[in-house]
Amino acid sequence: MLYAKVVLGLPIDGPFDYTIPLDLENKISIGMRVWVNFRNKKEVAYVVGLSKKTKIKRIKEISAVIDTQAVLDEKMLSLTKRLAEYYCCSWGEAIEAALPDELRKGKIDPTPISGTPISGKIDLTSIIGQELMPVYLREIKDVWVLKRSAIVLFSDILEAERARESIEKDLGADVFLAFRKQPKELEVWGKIRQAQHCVVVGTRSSIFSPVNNLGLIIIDQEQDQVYKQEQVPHYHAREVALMRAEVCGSKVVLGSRVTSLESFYLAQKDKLKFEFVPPKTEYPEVKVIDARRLSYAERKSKAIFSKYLSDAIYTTLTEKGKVLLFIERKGFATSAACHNCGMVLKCPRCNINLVFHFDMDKLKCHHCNFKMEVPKICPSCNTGYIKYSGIGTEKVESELVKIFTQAHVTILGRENRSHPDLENRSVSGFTDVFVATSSVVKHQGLSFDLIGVIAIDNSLNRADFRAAEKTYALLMGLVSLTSKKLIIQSVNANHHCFQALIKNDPQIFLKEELKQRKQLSFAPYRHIILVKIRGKNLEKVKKASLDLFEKLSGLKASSLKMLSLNPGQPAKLRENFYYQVLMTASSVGKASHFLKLHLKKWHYSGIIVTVDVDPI
DNA sequence: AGCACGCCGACT
DNA sequence: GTCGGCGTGCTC
Repeated sequence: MLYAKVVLGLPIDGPFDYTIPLDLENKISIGMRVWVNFRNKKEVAYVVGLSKKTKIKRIKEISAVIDTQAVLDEKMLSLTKRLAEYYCCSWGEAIEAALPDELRKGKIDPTPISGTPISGKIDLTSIIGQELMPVYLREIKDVWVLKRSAIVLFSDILEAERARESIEKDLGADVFLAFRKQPKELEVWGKIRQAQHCVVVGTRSSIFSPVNNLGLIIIDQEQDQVYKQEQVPHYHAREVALMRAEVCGSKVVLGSRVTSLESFYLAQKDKLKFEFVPPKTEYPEVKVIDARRLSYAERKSKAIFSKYLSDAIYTTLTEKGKVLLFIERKGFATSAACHNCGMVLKCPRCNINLVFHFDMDKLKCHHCNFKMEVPKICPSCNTGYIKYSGIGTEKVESELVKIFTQAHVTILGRENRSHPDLENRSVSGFTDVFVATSSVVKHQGLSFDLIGVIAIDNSLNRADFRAAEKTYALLMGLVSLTSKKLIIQSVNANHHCFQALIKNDPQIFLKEELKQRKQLSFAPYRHIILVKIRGKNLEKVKKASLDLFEKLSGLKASSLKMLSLNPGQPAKLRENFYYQVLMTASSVGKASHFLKLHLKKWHYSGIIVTVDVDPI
């Protein structure tokens, strides 16, 4: 009798044994999907092993085989297993992260496979610069002539589409565009698998593309947060790329304007080498205005723009130049509060401040998209009216038209990425002042004569140890949009992130930041692990979190250090309350194993516990 | 995760 | 007496 060991896409580990009916014995092999009856439900399961014996007494039989050929080869199985061990999820969950939607639901894979493996050695390079595409093309060509495949990841679909065009033109061959939930996801998946070697361009999940003979993985703007998955399993495409490169023996190229601290750290340990691409355009003059040293008149007027900035805007406008004003918040105001009792309007589901949006005359939650009408009178004290404070893009716009009455102002968002005035820069456009959030950095080929950064301090002062790194990356993105002048208003004018920017020397930032991380024992020196506890009942969540924290703290685990128990951020999201246990680990492998082992012993009704390794 | 089994409080 | 609350444990 032959038994199959299978795993399922559920948060339970397994593997589970099933008997293989005689008539299926020569039709089942490792890496195939089968239908099983699990807990009286028909489920898709993945065969990860075959055995001649089993210890299970009340064993069930495999209901049917789905595939005629394995959907997961040996390398994919080993990659997903490593992913599960690292990110503290079940093997089945890791497998499902790597497969198209339809295959997870049991749809039959329409294409046969081919491919003979070739392998090479791992090689990790980080390329720093503004114009990275020529380097990517060179690298892709290098592996293409060796008849090996390349996976090229971009931070979003638009970027990937653009890149596909240039790679196809350069290579003279078809390039696949792959991303989750596209209409022909499965069809593309099948074609990729059929090709002896090919180039795949895509977003985060494309790191799992079933290419044969993988020779190269490129990750563009590797410091971008989008490469971290927000749902379980919380994998990071860069980390998976390194795992996959090790399994397949391929080269990894990380591209960015600024390296991530993780990559900089690897370079210091000689595990990564840098390559610099000289910029084509000139580096702009960077001026930081110390907001604490503004004149009395400037402070009293509570103006959004310092005199220095508004003078610069004025000059640029008279010279018919284009101005970009950057502000990290969308909408009109950051908070809406009662004039009388001071009560701040918050999202009933997420408990964070609601933001007033002028265009639709409504209050909106930036977390869950909840919208509501502005109450005429305060719902709390029934007397006061609602006033707005804080600034957002729309507030900046309204201030602008007040001061520069003749200027044409446009707010740039994700929605109007291809604004006519932006597309046709050679023709003198209509808009002279653009107001935008961080999404401008995603626009391509933009150029401004002046960029003003209005309120960067919130970004710098967030309760997040990566705040400085994220802010610096953002500002470097803005720098690439002008060759003339960048003005920053801040109360932290001496911050190393600004010093590096003024002197055009990223090392100033990276070295200081790395030093601070070392002092604090944060990433990349130690791994951060976040255990998130969520539930609908706040008291239960609190109680369970405290119990969990105490139990984990009481246990001895080498390499694991408990740091704190905090309300989640946000503390409430979509009707759920969050708490989180923060810890650091020197070895993720050991820590994940330890957590997996212990977390399943403790469960609380109405409470869901998830683990996020290396949170962003 | 999801579901069944099981042990204590309010009710026809 | 029993209906149903949710706490606990298992899924091959």
